[in-house]
Amino acid sequence: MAEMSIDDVAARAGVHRSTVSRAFSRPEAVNPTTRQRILEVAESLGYQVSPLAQALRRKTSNLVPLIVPDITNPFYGELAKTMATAAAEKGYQLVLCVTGGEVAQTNAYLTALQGMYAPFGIVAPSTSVDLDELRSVALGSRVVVVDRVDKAQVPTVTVDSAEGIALAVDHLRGLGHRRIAYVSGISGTYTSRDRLAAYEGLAAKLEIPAMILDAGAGSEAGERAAELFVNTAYEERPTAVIAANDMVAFALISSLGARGVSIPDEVSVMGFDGLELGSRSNPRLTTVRQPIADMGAIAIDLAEQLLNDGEAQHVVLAPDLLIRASTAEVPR
Amino acid sequence: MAEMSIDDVAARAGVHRSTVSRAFSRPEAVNPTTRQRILEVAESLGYQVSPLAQALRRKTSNLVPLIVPDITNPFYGELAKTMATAAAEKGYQLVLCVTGGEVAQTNAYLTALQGMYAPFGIVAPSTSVDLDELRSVALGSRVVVVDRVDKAQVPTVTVDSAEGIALAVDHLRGLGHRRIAYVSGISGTYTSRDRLAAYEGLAAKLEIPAMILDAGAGSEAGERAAELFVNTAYEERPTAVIAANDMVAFALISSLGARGVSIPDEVSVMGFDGLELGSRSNPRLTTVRQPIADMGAIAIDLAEQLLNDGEAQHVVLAPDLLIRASTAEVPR
DNA sequence: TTGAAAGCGATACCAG
DNA sequence: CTGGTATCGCTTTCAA
Repeated sequence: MAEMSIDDVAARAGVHRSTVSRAFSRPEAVNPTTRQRILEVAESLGYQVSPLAQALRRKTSNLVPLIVPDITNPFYGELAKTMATAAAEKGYQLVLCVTGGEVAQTNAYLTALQGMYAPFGIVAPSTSVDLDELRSVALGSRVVVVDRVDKAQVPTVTVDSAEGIALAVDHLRGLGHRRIAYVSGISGTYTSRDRLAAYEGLAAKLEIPAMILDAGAGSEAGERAAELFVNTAYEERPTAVIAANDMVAFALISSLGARGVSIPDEVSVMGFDGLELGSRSNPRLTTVRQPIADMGAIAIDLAEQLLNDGEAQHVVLAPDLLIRASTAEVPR
Repeated sequence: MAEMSIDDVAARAGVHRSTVSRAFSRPEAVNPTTRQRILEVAESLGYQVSPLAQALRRKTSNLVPLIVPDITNPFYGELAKTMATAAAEKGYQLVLCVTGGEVAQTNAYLTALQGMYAPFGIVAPSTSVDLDELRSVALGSRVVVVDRVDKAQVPTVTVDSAEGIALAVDHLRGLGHRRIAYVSGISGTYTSRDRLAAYEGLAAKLEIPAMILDAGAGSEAGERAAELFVNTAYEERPTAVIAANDMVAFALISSLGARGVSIPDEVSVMGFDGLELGSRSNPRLTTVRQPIADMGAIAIDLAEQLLNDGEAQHVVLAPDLLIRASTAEVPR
């Protein structure tokens, strides 16, 4: 099945290429009979329009870059999945770009895809990406940002951190907890910063002590927090801890477990994200769920709106609670 | 910064487009002085060759599709990550395609990327993909398969299941275990089939009873196996179980935990994959590690060899053991 | 070493 | 409604 071009179809159908072109891109502008014939010929020849040639001529393609720092993190995996679906429904092809958190990579991908006439891009920024710098690179002004606080002139979709933290704290207080600590993830991440601020604000408001077990990135955060926990006198230990995100919660539980601390008997642990994985952890993770699927679809919508109206909207979604097995009544 | 074309550079540098083209693609074929000037002009103009136009003309691009059933699964996430790196090092752009395990999707992606002149593709096939059918679609004959048994005429890179299972069983027997069960994952998956066969073969050889807690896909497998476990009389229960892959192991541990079974005190559990995540689980997962990073790099190499020599090589890699905390001496 | 010209596969505007 | 023509941005003989 050699590659068929538009001219092959045209010849076989006895019409001009431009007619074939129309038969595909503006069907109503061509005589039904002719169109029918063209379509049949195309079908029988196994013809497909060349997206490359099409993009070159139209100066716009259906390639949409999704830029994430680390696809190994299930959060981005879930995001990518829903995004791919949402994109496909609108005829876009998602191109996943993994940056390792490096700004240079982000920019490189953006310019590369600009060169491929990507109509817009979605970025789930890591710590270091500066939104304003983003705008300076090609395609940078046609980007929507996911999971990151707004402020900038770029459309964003995020989840309400304050609401999420409030949900978590309420749940915990309902179980009798009063000493509720917080473990931050990568401290430079905007969402974790945001969530941390929400926690501090709420603690102040409720007049409960803010206990922050801050730490480095990834599993280290959990490790260090666990260390701190066991080195704290019994009566001063928090009875519950909220992790900045599910992955940190997993790491924390793991480290706590390795030190013989049992969850939720000795301490309750909550996450934030609502990863599918939380239903397969030990114990199953109680967490604040972000509506990841909605985020994906909305991001695509926002992008299209940006193209049409030039409007940079900010959508902030409401999280909800996923109560599973990592939280329990405060031990007495 | 409007888009600059090759002609803009040519005009500004006072040469013909063809010379500019050469300056980039065959630098040695152009006068050093001229080249220097062209490069400077290009630089100052912010010119970049259009990959689209280039691909259209050359009939080959640098886009490489990686086709996975489910990017939510960290195994594919890790694969994608190493693959992206390996690809980038050779100047390719990885395009991640998520199929949800559907053959139609796989074929659709393959043809779409064929249309973009992808030089080859990498597929991590789900259950249902038929390698021979694969070859019939466009690009299908320039595909390398990862994590799937060979047989077919397609290059493959896999890990030695028998060796992996042997590693696991040895480890467990060394800890005194004799009743070692096996939990299969999605039973249609080739690797899990392969691993299951390896387990059965080894059990027969060692004359230990083969206890197969087979079950459905994903978390159900763990759930059902756990159910079966607790419904078995104490003295007949396996003292250790090997899961077809890490995700099944996590699910199993989770379900066992939910039923009050403690690991590794009451039963040892091993995984197979060596996911990073296993170091953050509770307890940390003892597992057979696949050299995922190598698999990525090798897959790209195999693809390039396939293009050059037309040779479809099969590489099978050796797994190793990652001893963490989910296995312990048999309780007595 | 460089320039000229043809063409990759499509689209879009202009006539008819 | 259909055909002709120019063009998107680049590569690649072929001559000079």
